[in-house]
Amino acid sequence: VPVVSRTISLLASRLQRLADLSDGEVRALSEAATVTRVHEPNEMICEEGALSSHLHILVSGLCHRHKPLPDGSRQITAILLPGDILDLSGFACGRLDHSVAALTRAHTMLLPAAQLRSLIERYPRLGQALWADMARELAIAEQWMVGLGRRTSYSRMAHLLCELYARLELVGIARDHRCALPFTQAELADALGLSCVHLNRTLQQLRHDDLISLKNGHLVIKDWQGLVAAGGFSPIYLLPCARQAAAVA
Amino acid sequence: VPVVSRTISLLASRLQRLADLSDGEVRALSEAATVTRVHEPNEMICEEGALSSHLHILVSGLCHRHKPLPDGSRQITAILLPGDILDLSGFACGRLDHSVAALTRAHTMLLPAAQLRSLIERYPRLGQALWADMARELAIAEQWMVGLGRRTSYSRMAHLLCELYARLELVGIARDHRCALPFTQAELADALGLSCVHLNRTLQQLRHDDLISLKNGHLVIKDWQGLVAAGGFSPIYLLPCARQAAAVA
DNA sequence: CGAAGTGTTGAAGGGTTTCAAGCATAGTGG
DNA sequence: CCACTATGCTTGAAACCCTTCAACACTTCG
Repeated sequence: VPVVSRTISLLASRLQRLADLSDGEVRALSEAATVTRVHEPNEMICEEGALSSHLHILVSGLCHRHKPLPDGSRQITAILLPGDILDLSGFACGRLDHSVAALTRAHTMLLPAAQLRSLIERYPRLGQALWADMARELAIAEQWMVGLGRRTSYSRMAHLLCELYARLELVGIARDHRCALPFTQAELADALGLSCVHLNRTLQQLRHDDLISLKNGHLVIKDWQGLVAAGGFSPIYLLPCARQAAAVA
Repeated sequence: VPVVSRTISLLASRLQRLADLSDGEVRALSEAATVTRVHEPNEMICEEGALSSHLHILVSGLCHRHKPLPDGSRQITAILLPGDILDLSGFACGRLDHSVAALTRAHTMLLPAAQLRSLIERYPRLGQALWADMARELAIAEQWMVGLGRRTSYSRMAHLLCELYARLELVGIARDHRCALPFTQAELADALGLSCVHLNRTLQQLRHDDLISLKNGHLVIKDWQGLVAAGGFSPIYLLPCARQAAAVA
């Protein structure tokens, strides 16, 4: 399937930039992940606390990590795009402490954990790359904490849209400041720590200020500079930095 | 210095639980980190964007990671205790994208990055352990996101106190539901995304409900069960899980 | 003693949530 | 083809949480 090989090359190119992988290492990784699975919207892909024997690589569609609360509400803690690994932290520490669910219809590839472990043993660079990828996840999480704690709902929303567009562009799904963004307003609200109603009003304000247009799951950023300024967005934290890592070593 | 060896053994025992390290591996790590440094309160230890050639291991005192905002406010994204590595993500991906500062007078040990790299090459388990430690950081960050996004200030505060006490107990600094907690209310506010004034009132409410007492930098948890319930706290995410990781491998 | 930093309190204002209702669209079955 | 339902988006109004501004008390320290 062409989509699959394209995705694996997405992941591979990111890892390559992260840790200077050779072609052999990339090929080994892409050969290890073979089985593909389809998930319907809102389907649970990884259960919290589960001890999975396979890693999931997202091929197409969107997923999110979230934590439910006793009162029925929930917080989305990450949004995952094609090329992302859904349950890397579960692999790293042996236990996954959040659930991962599909936002849209999604395709994943399975990578046997045991096989990945032996691959890493053979190619230590691969382990470094995956570790660096997790550092990127942490950097994104830090930005979310800043937003949730200290940014206005308006600014927070702008920042999230910047981040999502930048990441989508990096994986080649978006360009010209347009992209598919098939979120429910309730889902956006759960990501931003807002109520559904207030998110709607904030969105209208962004539209009114002519920064974006968002309808039918399609986002158009009319004023990128304006949106960046509103969100206080700076894309450095999303970019890999292999050379610097190499310089240290 | 006895404090130093105690700390290294703290870190070592955590890593050991994380990835089943042998004594030789632990000894190699502790021999690599030798130089000690002292930092005064509010001193910057790691600068954002810096490309440091050394990792910092916290020996004594408390530190925090934070991100400043253009309007002068800031968000604290992590609190670091003895035995924690201050700039692990900088090592993993080659660039640190947050500043680390001392909260109290603090001692750190320096670990040359190049040396650690070669150590990891020789002892792959060590790399796994550090990677797992970073997964723990991510798990903590996720809990903070949930709190900042969806929990009441009251509940959020309770959760943070539970987390800090649990972590302090794990490194042997706290017991009997008492510990030193030398935070300024302004610092707690910056960690919880609250204003200074509101934090003060929330704290009073916790005191009024007889859950805690906190003065002069000393915390006493009068009703642990009550505090856990108020914060919706569950300590699983703080505990290492080597056996499960091993089971997968 | 004065200065600076920290903790505390009151009151006003604004940002958000909640509740409630109305509207649009798409899918379903009669 | 048309109710009919379900889901998601939108809007209004009241209540509440939280911030801001301001002032004061307490402590430490030079």
